[in-house]
Amino acid sequence: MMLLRTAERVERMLERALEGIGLSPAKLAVLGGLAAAGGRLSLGELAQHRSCVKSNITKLIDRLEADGLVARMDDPTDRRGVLAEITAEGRRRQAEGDRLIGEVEEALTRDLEPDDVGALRRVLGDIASRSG
Amino acid sequence: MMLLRTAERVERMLERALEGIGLSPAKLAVLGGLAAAGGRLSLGELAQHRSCVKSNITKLIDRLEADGLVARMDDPTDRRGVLAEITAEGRRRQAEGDRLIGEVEEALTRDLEPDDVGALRRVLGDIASRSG
DNA sequence: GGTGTATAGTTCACTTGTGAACAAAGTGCC
DNA sequence: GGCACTTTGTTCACAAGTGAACTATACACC
Repeated sequence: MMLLRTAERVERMLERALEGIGLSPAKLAVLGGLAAAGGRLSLGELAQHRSCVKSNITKLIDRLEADGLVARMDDPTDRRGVLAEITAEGRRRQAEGDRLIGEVEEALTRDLEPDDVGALRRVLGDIASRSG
Repeated sequence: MMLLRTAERVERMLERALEGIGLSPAKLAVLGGLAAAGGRLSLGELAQHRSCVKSNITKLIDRLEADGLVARMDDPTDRRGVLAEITAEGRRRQAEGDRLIGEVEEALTRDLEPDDVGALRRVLGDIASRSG
């Protein structure tokens, strides 16, 4: 399936684009989730947001914490829970990462026929609905 | 990018489909490459075929060899080289895997508008050419 | 023929992902 | 209150990928 090869290539482009600011697509997505949620989320909510498994979030947050971009804090309402809070530096990097991603997307979709873009969206949505 | 999410979902479907016969998409792709090449390829050629790094192929072949689906053999024309040769069981599994993948693709593209499929191919090709 | 450089695989350290097993804490029910 | 069940996050072992460092061989040229 050609879809998968194209997606791989796009993924690599995003990795290259983010390389300069020390972020990966995975890290940026977590920061984006936190920023969108107003600054903090539980690790479980992050796992849902990224639709991945909890152990993956544990290690991503480990690395983001080591980078100084998020901080773990106790959930005051549930002693089992752990909240991830984005730091000021995290917010800066997230904004910068989003800007870089936007540039890549813009470069990729520039000059595409609007009809084709519509068809692409429709077909992708269709496939996605079928793969659930 | 919606493309990436859709590709992830399709990838998961393929993993599920292959789970029953003990193959992963990566392993199947290697077996497919070997079968298409008539049975054997050097590890370097396999890395090119999968457009991945050599160390990745080293480990994939390790696992496939442990599974009894390929065998390493010396390259008679180059003492540095190592050839991977598909076994009889490897061929059987590869054929079965291809059949399963075909079923999934068929289910996903069934009832798609031919125009949309054409647009999809065109747009993906376009994006791919731009991401090189 | 020796020297220098390129190429083939392997190994190592790392990221991102999965799934299973586990401890600690919450929740329901009698 | 105490018991069973669920949920939360961590840890572990694994797959698949990257990139860098290394060994052994091949090749080219003087």
